[in-house]
Amino acid sequence: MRTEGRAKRLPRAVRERQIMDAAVDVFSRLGFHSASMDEISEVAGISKPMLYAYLGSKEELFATCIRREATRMMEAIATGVEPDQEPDVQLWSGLRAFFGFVGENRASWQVLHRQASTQGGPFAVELTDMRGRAVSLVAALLTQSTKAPATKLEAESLAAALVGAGESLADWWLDHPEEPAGVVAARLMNLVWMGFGDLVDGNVWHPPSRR
Amino acid sequence: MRTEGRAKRLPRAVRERQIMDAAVDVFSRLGFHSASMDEISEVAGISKPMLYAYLGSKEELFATCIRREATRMMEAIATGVEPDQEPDVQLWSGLRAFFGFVGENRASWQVLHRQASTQGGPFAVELTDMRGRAVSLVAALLTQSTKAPATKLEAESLAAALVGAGESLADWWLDHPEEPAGVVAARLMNLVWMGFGDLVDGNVWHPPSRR
DNA sequence: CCTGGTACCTACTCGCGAGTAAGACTACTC
DNA sequence: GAGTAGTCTTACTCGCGAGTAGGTACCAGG
Repeated sequence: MRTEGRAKRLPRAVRERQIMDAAVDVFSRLGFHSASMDEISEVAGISKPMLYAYLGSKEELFATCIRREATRMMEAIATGVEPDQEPDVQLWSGLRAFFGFVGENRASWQVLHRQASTQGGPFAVELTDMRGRAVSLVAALLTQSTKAPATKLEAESLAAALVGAGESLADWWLDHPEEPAGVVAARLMNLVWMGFGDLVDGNVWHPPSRR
Repeated sequence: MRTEGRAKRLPRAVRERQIMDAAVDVFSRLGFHSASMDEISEVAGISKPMLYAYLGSKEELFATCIRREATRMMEAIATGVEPDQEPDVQLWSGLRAFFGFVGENRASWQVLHRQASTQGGPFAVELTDMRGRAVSLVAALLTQSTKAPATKLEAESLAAALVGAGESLADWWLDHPEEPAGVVAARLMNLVWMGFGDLVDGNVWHPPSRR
């Protein structure tokens, strides 16, 4: 709603946060290429040279956005999971934390999933890295809990599929926001833990009774 | 390998196919924004005005590419599935057809999945449409086969998750091409039909014995 | 050999957006 | 109140790429 005039003087750290917030917003709406530095600076309420002085080039800025949002998300998930519980409970906690985060951070999710995965730029590294961490996490969970001997490749590919299912369901959820996070998470949990085979027969998974 | 000179005169229909092939190739490698009409015309072996005369603007061209590749893929899947078999067999056939197609049409898949899903342009319609058809297909399969009463929303979201898992696994596969299509398809089949719960216990799904 | 129509080209225009030069305004310090 | 360090701006340059104007080669049929 600011129209014109000089921006109020603010310490660098504060400005940088504002700019990052604006950048995530714009990138999430328009994608990397279509987002212009002019628009980001406008949304942030400052002029373009400030942008360059503080955050560097457009690619650097984007990479920084991804790193920040990825970290926030991974932390949200990690704090939701307790590592010495049963595998299914761990998975359940992770899923709930994931959908909880997405629900409260639509823009972050858009940047992370839709935008970053596309371009083969230098920032793809950041994204691939985060996704890799997520996949490894799930793969480890699976490997550790399975009794049947499973190859590394097998666990990894299953984890990739699961992560993809989560991403896709999160996207679907953006178009059906009336559903609560817990319900969506529970559905995915049932799919990947019970499988269609059981669901078709009416067998569902439910969390262990409280306490 | 053509360096210069006038291109050989060819009937319009043939040229259009050549151009489309070139466009799919370039779009798949660079994405919509980074791909330039200059490069596409160069790869196609003709000059830019021809491109515009035949296929219209860049956006129209891209939309046309998506439509063509989407149709090819949906047909490949449809011909692989026989609609009055058991649900699990139908799903299995569909998955095999899908991974078979992706394996033999990397470029098409890149265009369809990575590139098209990103941009919010007018072509997003084409993509959303195809994805929607795939989701409906799976949702119908699920609804029809389940005994427990399931809401439309529930079936649709599960289908979305499954489709997403397939997409994600296909992407993972691009980075691990040494695995045969059937193995990858079987893994996903096991995940979504049996679920982790069963897999952890060593129960696997396998196709009904041949004949 | 002319007349048209279709394939095809070179050589532009023109806007958009990344990045910058050069300076102006504010605030703190001694 | 003069120096100086950090914040912030206006007003550019400049390349890239979408889209086009205005042709040239080639092949009919008359």
